[in-house]
Amino acid sequence: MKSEKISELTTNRLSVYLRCLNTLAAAGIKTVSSKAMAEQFNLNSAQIRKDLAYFGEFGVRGVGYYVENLRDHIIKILGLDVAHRVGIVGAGNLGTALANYDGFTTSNFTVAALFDNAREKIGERVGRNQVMVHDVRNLARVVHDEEIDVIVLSVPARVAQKVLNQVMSAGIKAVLNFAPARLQARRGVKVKNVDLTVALESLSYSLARPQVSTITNPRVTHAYEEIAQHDETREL
Amino acid sequence: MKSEKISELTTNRLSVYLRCLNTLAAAGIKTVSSKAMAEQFNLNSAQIRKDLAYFGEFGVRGVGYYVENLRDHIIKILGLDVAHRVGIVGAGNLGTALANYDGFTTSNFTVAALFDNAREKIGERVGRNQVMVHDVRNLARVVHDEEIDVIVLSVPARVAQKVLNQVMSAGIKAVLNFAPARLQARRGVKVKNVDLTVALESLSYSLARPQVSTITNPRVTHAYEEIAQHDETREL
DNA sequence: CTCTGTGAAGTCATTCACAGCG
DNA sequence: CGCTGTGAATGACTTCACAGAG
Repeated sequence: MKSEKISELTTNRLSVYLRCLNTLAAAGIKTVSSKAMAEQFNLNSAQIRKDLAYFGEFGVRGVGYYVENLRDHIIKILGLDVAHRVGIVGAGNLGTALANYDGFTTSNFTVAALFDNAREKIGERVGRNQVMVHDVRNLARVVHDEEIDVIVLSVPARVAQKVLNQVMSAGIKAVLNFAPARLQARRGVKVKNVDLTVALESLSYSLARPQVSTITNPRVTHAYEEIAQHDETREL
Repeated sequence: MKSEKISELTTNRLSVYLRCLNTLAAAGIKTVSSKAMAEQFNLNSAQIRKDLAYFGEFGVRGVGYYVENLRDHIIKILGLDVAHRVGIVGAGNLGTALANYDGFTTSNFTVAALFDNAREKIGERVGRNQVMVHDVRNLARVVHDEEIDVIVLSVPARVAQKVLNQVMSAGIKAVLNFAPARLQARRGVKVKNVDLTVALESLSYSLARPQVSTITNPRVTHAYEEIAQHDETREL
């Protein structure tokens, strides 16, 4: 257990490990070694051990890790033991799709509000979960009233920075940005970007230059991946 | 100009540079130095030069790069000069939202088909673009008929691997996966993952452990980011 | 004897810093 | 001069390999 600062690659992988453990727990498996887990989910066992060791000594030598126990530890580490409330700015196609997304629930996130500036959308309740669409001008108030601590941006790129500024002024410290825009955040505010354009264009590159050996198990970078999910009911 | 193999981080950044250049071109700017571009879009100038130098000597010493010229080069490099046709498997919330996504167009991608297994969806045309929903069992045929070369997976995690296998059997070499699952691809097939769960849980970590200096400009990893987009009409 | 936790080594990516072209 | 292209330096991340705990 060191007290170095933790890289984002590590926290991304912790999320992956959590999924793996959920899968194992669902299969009734009580204990797992880093090697077994690495093989099953194609990860690297040393990396698993190292990532975990940043936060404590959770394993038992000669045995491995207790699945439930490690799962609980990772939930704590990632702060998933406390409920998070999400606001989505931009009630377009993607925004409303996200408002219906069940995957949030599993990680202790609830979509509490949508925001838009289109008169005809404001005041409506949308989707299965009947989330209310608020006027984006009331963002700060609703964030406060609804105790929202995470904002998802699904707005056009040209307004993304302006909206982010408003979001930061409302005291939000965590933002998931879907707008294809390089945003400037003030320090203390974490912005994670999910950029479809970059993903697609990079795929296009791989089509343009077929490599003999396109790697099968890419590094778990950029916030992603897994082999099987415990929550199988989710539908995107 | 070397002939090393190019890292995915580099191709992701090329996509970002392309956006920047589009912005500059739209502003009527003819020529730009790596330093100016780095400052405007908060990138590192040495990295821009190095990334570009993998593919050729596009710059002019003492001047910089010609915006239009460099733009065209990157389009070629990324293979965006040839049209791509996209099939989306999973006509749920996210799948249909993506079918309506205008951002595809800018990068020379067209959504040619949706696939699902739900009887009531098959045969329908959905969204603004009236994309036809096909029976997923006919995937190979439709991929061939519609000349689809990129598949987007927006299916539940438990079926993602099975669907991917089918997709690979149909000869697809490029896949964008939204399912929270660690997929195994055969070599020569490129799978890019976009995992909302990982992104959110990693955000949760940053809320749980507020750093004094949460970094403002994270490395452009994991397929993302930008400051201003030339195509401002897109609505998610 | 198994498997963790971890220094040390190895690999890959970013940034520096400058020779030399225009 | 200014700015590119690039080796060399630095830094970050991953993997190896093993001492030692259980």
